[in-house]
Amino acid sequence: MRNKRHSIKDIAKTLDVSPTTVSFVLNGKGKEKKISDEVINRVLTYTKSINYKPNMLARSLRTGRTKILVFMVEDISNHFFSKIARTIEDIAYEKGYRVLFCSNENEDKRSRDLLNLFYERQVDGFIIIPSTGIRDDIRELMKNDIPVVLFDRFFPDLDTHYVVIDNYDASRKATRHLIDNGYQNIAFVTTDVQQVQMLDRRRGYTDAVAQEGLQATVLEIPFGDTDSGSGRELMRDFFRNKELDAVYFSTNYLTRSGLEIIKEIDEKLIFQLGIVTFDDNELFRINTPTISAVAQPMEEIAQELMRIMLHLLKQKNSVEETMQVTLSAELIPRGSSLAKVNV
Amino acid sequence: MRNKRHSIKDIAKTLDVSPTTVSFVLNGKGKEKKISDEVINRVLTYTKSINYKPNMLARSLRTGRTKILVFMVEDISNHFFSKIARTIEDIAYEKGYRVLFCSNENEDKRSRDLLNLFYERQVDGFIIIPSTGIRDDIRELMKNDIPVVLFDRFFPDLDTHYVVIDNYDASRKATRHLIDNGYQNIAFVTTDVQQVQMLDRRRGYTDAVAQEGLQATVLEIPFGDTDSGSGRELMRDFFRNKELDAVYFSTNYLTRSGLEIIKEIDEKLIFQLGIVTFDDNELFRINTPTISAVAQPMEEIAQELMRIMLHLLKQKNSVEETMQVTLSAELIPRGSSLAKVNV
DNA sequence: CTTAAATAGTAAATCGATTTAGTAAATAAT
DNA sequence: ATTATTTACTAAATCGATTTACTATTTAAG
Repeated sequence: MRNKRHSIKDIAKTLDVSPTTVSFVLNGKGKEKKISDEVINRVLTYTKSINYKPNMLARSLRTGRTKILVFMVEDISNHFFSKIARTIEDIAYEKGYRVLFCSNENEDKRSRDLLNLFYERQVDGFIIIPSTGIRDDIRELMKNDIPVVLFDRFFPDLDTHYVVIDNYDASRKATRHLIDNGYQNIAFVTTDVQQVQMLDRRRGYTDAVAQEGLQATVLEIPFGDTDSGSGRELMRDFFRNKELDAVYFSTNYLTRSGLEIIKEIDEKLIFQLGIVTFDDNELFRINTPTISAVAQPMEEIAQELMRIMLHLLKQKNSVEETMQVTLSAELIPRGSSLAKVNV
Repeated sequence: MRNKRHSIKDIAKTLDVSPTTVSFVLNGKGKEKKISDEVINRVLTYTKSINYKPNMLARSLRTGRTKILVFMVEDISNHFFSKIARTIEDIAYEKGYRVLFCSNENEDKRSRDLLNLFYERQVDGFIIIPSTGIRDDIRELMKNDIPVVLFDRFFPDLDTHYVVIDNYDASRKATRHLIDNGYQNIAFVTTDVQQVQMLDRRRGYTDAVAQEGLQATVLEIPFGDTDSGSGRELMRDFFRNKELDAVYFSTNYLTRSGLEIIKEIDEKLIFQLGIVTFDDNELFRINTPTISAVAQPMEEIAQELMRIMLHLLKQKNSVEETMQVTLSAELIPRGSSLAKVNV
């Protein structure tokens, strides 16, 4: 009745060979270790017949490698993150690594819990979008020689490997695009989170408008309030009361609710405003009107992340230079932000 | 420079006590095992000072328990699933279990890969929405005495623990609701996936209309095509060409695209049709008009799942009866499906 | 015919914790 | 003064794999 998990020792006993032999065969080292074809076959046939699955805990304990990577983002259901996740998973899979995904929901406690959980379980590496307060936890990981690569943002005062995009430049181009198309009163809607990537986007915007002598109008939505009442109220008031002819959203979830609100205020308003958003999304391509977007090179980001990670996984404990990559994002102009229509 | 992970042996050596002692103290068994307060303190202070984190692989290998549960659904970004995930995580956390989430995207291969990955790593239990073809893999797990609880759907010919809702009854009530409000040409939009829960919903619908002598009109969208072109085309044609006064969607992602398409066809159409959807969602509460929905008792589902899981985790290898729970879902009537307005 | 090399394996240590079955010394009971 | 008990620990086995360092036998070389 009982159906215990099989171990190499059990297998060795039934086949009347040593555990060593079984291990060699199962690891494909049979030939190399001069095990006879007959024994190789017996082991292979038997283990297949009982559907033997090795105990990875034991293997990892011995080898020191779990062949597991962790990919931690703010919210795995966000299109931008899940797209990157997919590419990473594919690359990792080919190299024999599995990837576990998790969301920290931009909470430090959750981030810390997750880092701990996986650190204790000896995962081989972390690819992380860090929440603001976990700088020290990241440093701790690095001190313990665990490969860590950050992306989307980083800590200016911590020397880490990372992959980011040039947010300042992209933001500047996006703003310029609106200006070049005749918009004069361009608002910037962003979150109140003080993270490099957001600050850079903001600077890109303010510098671009300042250069043309235009006024900067910034609306900060408290993080997490985007979909709830208070954030929506803020936006509603903002769009109603300010004299705007264009809006530039700093991130895709703000755009999502922003568009809804603009439509609510006045069905026609959305056709009159110049609109640009950070982070592209199918939604913006099929929306009426289509929305211009700053598209991050997701494929490339994923590839760079894995390039660095695999490199780190290879050379255990070498204290070499940190690898910091800045990619550039592309503006995809679409209907909403093209030449201003004067009403 | 090197910063090796600390082991209990290292700690024992530095403190000049035995590994046994360190282990006892760290597991809070110091008092019970008559370790002196002085030693207890030394161990605790030192381990804290070096920020010691136990190697869970080693612990799990020894104890046979990883204290990890796996929660596998179709798509973790779906609101219905992620809500349940959250509740499960909270209950599990309190009992000392961590939960890993993953999406199988309703693909058998992916399901299998994930089950294998976690089985090999000795997780303690699985809570699963199974994709169609993994019946045998589930059975394999059960044969190996791994606690498995299914939900949302199950295999009629496999005796498993599960928690589902009474889809037939809920679907019947939803259809009756439309009928009672004067709708006569009620369409049912569903997927082509042949799974119990979907078939039950369908039967609930067909039985309800049949009872009133009304005609059943069913549209099947190929799974996965919901958001892509072909699925949308199907729906568009359907809504355009059929003489309908009401639509009942069998699942929330169908509703999502369905609503978009209805709006696309004619802005007013959405106010004229009676609409009911399976699976509630904030979206339906704030949509204009608000949409009636069959709401599954998510909190209760999560609690039942964990009640069963914790029960299974407690009594290792007892071959008792399977626990099968059927909860009932509630219809939340909202604007869209109330008394038919004759135009 | 002897020695070297190749073949076909195996014994035992190891990874880092837990846990059972001890032991030596101090204290209490008789 | 002797035995029993309690205190305060520790040695060693164990979980299931991997891996290093052997050994015994057969074949090949000189």
